[in-house]
Amino acid sequence: MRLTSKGRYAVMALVDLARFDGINPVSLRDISLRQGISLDYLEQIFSKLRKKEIVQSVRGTQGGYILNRNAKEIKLTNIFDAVDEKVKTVQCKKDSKKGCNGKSTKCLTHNLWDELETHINNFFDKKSLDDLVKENLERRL
Amino acid sequence: MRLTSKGRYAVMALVDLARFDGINPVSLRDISLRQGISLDYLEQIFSKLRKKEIVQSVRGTQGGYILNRNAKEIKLTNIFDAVDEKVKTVQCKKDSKKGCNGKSTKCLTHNLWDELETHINNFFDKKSLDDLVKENLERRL
DNA sequence: TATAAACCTGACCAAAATAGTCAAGTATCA
DNA sequence: TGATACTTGACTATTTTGGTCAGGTTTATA
Ligand code: FES
Ligand code: FES
Repeated sequence: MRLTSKGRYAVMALVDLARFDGINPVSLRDISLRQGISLDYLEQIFSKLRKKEIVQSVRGTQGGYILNRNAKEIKLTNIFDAVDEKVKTVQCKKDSKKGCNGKSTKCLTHNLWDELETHINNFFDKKSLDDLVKENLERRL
Repeated sequence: MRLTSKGRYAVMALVDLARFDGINPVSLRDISLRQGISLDYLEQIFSKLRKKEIVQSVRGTQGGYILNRNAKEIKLTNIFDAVDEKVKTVQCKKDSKKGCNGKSTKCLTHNLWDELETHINNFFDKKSLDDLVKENLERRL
């Protein structure tokens, strides 16, 4: 089980951005430089974040991105969802009644993976962007 | 974040095997047929499980595999470890002091991913093969 | 003792996912 | 009228995944 860079970068970039929340728009170029993420790749990521209304864009010189909602209301779940970083543990289609082996019953481990998925999602549901910014400030003291 | 088939199959096969624990060796061919997993692939997986002393092989006709330890003592962690299904959330090398961005400090989200990794591993540490077999029996009642 | 069942090993390979790059824009501020 | 920065879509190299294939060796049993 591994986390992909896309998800990791999305959160990283948003934490960076959130630190300037309410002060001024943050350009992707700045995030790119500070966090060491390719600018082109960031653009792809932010395109998705904008479509899911997590950020708002400000065009032109001195433009950039700002949060579209309160940092407290942006959960990791929302971010991951926006960039298609899905938690997928089962093999079968969830709504289907068929198992991953093609048989008519779910496989021996289906329930286990389902529990695991819930377990992981719990973590993402709890953490907000605001939490992350605060934890980060504490560390720097 | 997705679980790979290797890990999924390993657990699936072991649950199947564990149901016959103490009765007789279980051949990979049987597991293959019952669980719908390619025989050749199962052989790769069991080769690893044997090397990590999770199962024991019995060669020859009527042979197969048997558990090498009590099902209660085999945790998901051990299984995943054996087949190299690693939980990897951080990008950087864990022991290194450098961050994933090449800088000398850990990135903004390092701690978060570390927490996540612990969170997931907790799940794997708790579940034993015996738990899985029992849960499965209950479901069938 | 022949034969078939079953384990064992390593090489090989195709498809999918990942992690980007590249090119060609458009909008806006100073 | 630049320069800055967002916008979009296509394209691609690399890695990971999920296997297959070919050739063994071992051992019970008929
Ligand atoms: S994972 Fe759902 S049936 Fe196997
Ligand atoms: S994940 Fe460890 S420093 Fe970024």
